[in-house]
Amino acid sequence: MSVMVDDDLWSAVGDPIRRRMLDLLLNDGSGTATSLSERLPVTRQAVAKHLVVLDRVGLVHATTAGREKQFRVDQAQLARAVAQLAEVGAAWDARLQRIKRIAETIQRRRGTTNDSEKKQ
Amino acid sequence: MSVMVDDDLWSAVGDPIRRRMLDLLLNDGSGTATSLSERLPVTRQAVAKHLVVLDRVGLVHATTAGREKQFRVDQAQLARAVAQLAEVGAAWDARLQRIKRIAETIQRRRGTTNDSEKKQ
DNA sequence: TCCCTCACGCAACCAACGGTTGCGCGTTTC
DNA sequence: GAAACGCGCAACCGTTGGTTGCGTGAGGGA
Repeated sequence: MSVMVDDDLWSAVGDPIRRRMLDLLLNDGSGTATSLSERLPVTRQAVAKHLVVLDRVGLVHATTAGREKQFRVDQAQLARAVAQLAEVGAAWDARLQRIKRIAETIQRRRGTTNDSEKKQ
Repeated sequence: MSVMVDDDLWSAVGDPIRRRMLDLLLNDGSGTATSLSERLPVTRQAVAKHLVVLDRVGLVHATTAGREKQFRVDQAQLARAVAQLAEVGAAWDARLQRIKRIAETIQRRRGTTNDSEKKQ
């Protein structure tokens, strides 16, 4: 019960801005704090802070070239994060289905023809 | 691209304490702020605040009985949240696999026998 | 070469959030 | 009726996501 989750990794992808950043980086292959901030509703500095967070949990890596600092996604680590999402989702899903089955069984045992709880 | 997500709903299940609360409520069927706080590493007041958040996004509903306030999970809404987790996970997963396939194709086209990037 | 621009990092500041303690109020219960 | 219980409200604190402002080092023309 209660799937084990790396809270740092989870909370890293928990932020909507960070998810959009990962989206952009995956689409473009790489990007800088400045280039990302141009396509996001926050300032460069805010983006830079998020990049620090993502870098700290290993979801992105940076390579400095001259005055630019290019970031790109670490696919392996993102795969791990995705796996955790799937894990939690699957655990809850299974439990919900179990509860639903039990509820239906009870209804059936009562011989009820009440159809007020068909789908969700 | 960039799966649509209800940010309020997502951030509601984003908090680790709130996930554990949902776990407990699902297991027990229902619970009060006090009963939950006894099994969590935070105070009753903190739990109460989280319950407000969960209630606001419709993940739980409360029924007051005397001096007690029983909370229980709204399965339908939780199912929606789970679906969103799955959606985001699937979107990223597909994108990662696409990137991986492209990378492998390039390697193959080069006739490379370099096995330094087999599995992650 | 010199200067201007660009990308970045650092610092200060602010609002929101998660958490705590303390207190008051209504409901049970003995 | 009084004690005990469950809850809500308010004040306070640290962290986090966001902003503005400024300094600095790398590039790219005149």
